[in-house]
Amino acid sequence: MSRRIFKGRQRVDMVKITNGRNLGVTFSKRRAGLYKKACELCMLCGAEIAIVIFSPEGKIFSFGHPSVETLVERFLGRNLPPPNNDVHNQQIVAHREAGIRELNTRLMNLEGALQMEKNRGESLQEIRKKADGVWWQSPIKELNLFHLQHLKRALEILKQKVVKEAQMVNNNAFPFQTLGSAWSPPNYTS
Amino acid sequence: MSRRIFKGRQRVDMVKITNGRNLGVTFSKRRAGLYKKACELCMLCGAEIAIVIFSPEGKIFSFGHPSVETLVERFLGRNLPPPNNDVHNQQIVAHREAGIRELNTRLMNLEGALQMEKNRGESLQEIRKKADGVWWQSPIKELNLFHLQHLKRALEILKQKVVKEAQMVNNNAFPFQTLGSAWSPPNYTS
DNA sequence: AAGCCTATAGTTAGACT
DNA sequence: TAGTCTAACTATAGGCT
Repeated sequence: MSRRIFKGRQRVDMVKITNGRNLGVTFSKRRAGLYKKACELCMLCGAEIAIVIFSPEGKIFSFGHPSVETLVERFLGRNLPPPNNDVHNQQIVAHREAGIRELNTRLMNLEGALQMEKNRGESLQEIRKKADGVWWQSPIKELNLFHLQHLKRALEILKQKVVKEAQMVNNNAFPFQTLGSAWSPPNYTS
Repeated sequence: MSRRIFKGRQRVDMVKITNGRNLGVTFSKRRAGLYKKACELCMLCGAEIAIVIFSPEGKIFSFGHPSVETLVERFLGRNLPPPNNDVHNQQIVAHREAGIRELNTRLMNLEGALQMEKNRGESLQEIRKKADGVWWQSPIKELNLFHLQHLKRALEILKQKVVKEAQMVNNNAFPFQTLGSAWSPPNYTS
């Protein structure tokens, strides 16, 4: 029915958009793709990323490592992490003076990736018996980036198995903070 | 030298990461790709997206449509837009009660895409004489999604020409709010 | 509505400039 | 530092279930 407008498998015959179900599906698929890209950027480069998405239907979604709130607060220049407060403030002032917004740094290098792998491992605790390997139970904090890359790859391979298992154990096997729609029952988790 | 770890042109021989120049280049490239994906999601689905990235080197980057600040404020539940305040508050309460964070809606449908195209057009004002068409000078607010998609496509086609021209006229031809590194001269723009 | 499949377009690491 | 190129790989719309 609908044809794509963008370059994701773009066809020349892009015409009408059903604007209904297909657009919603596209939104979901592309949102997942965006999260994955952000995840990869975190893992690969040790970056910290927060994403907030407001859909036209009035739903809010977010992605965050370590968390949206943490990064947003840092972006807004509040609640700086204890270490390097001076450097942080300098950068914040600089960024604010640049006329846009505040800035911050952490020079954590691989801390993000480490924590990410750690979180992923922890979120899989309940189902790791399903996995036949124990490589990811090793002391993750002691691994370097090189090892983490192999770990990541192995985790990717395991991912498909894990996702389905996780759905029966934990409602959120994704190691990142991802918020779904708020139209879900308000008192569902609280 | 280095080999990739992820699936972006993944090779089996993924080994050492130089962790130096190559990782920085990868970060830049993938960050641009993430922005592009976010841009496409905005354009295609009328979503509003804010992205904040902290690099390990202590640089902050951001992407936002309409702006990071606007979306962050809304995400945090403050500074709600005038219309639909009641609905907004209801959603915010619901999302907060959901145990994670606040929520908001706008049901703006195509407002985002409209504004985006409008901004793009405005940001190109100084160089539109270079373009041989006038299609994008039409009253954008009156176009519907279908027309906007064609407009978008035409803009994409024009993009390559425009970017290089824009670099000589305006330092920011990107219609979205994108912040570079704060390590650029602090008093550069202010 | 969510998952799988597939053809195809888009993305990207490394090399080069 | 930044742009181009390209092989090889990923992302994804539509179709199906």
